Amino acid sequence: MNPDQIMIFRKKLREIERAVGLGDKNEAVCCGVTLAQCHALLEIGSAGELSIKELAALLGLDKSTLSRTVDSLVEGGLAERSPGPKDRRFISIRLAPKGKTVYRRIHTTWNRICSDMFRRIPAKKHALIIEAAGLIAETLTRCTFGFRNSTGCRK
Amino acid sequence: MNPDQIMIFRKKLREIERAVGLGDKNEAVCCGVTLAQCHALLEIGSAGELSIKELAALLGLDKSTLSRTVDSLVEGGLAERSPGPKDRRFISIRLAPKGKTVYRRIHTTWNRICSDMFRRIPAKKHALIIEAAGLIAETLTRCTFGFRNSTGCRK
DNA sequence: TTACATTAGTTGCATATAACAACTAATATA
DNA sequence: TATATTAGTTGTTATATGCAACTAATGTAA
Repeated sequence: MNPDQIMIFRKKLREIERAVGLGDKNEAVCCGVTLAQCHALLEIGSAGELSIKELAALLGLDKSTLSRTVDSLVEGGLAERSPGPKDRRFISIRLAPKGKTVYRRIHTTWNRICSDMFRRIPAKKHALIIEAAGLIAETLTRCTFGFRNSTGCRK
Repeated sequence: MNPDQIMIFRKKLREIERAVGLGDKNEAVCCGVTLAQCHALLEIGSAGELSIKELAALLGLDKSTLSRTVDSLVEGGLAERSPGPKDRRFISIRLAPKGKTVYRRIHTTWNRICSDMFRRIPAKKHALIIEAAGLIAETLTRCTFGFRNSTGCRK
């Protein structure tokens, strides 16, 4: 692959990252939650029910960070903690009704943004975009996955 | 566009965001700079020379935040401040030699990551990916751009 | 069964990130 | 010249995050 094309691709990647970040930030602000809360809320809603450890792993953050983020969600009435029924070390986290409302709202808005996006692009290109997004997501994740849970540094 | 396909696309988008974030974070840690410093450093290196205001606009952050980030880059010997030659209100920021080294290293690593990515994907798909990345970046940016410099809320 | 190891979660502490408001210095304009 | 505007800095505050030390619960081995 031509180095120039790689540079162009990376530039596009950064633009996508920026655009997604802007959308996330906006949704978080609009729903009265912070970005960290928003990301945790989406993962909890998607999983239905999970532990702090699982949540931390999904987001690639420390369990202490998530412990506190969940604190704030619970205080805000968005999530609920309940002791694990079998193993009492585990705590089961799920969305409270208010959290589910915010969860749905974030998805609705993001669906609207993406629908807008597809409407601006000729229909014949849609399949191409879906396929490319899948290829990029899957392959890029594998190419950076080694960094997960480590700095990836070869010191 | 089919709602199911939009959900799939959004999932891919989040995976891409996560992968890019992981790569950024790793690069920053490896080069001994923080994420905020890393982003500022890339913009300064790319522009060659710019002001605090321009830098803040490029990153979508407050000028006070960038004033402090540049402080830390200067303290670390990565960037240099020089008074604007014509208008002394403007301060010209550019990379110091050490900053250029880090800048090149970050680009080299990201180019390697993306090369790896393309190597894992059949050559006949490469053009498709470049085209789709361009379409997504350009169109998605327009669909979220309204949020820039505002919460985008209709309260 | 008891002692030790492991695991999940919480808390203390340090640092990074970021916005807003108030301020200073320089420049532009009426 | 007096006032307004602009770029940048600093004070203050809030959020975000990781590491280390800790507690409580569970598993394991002597």
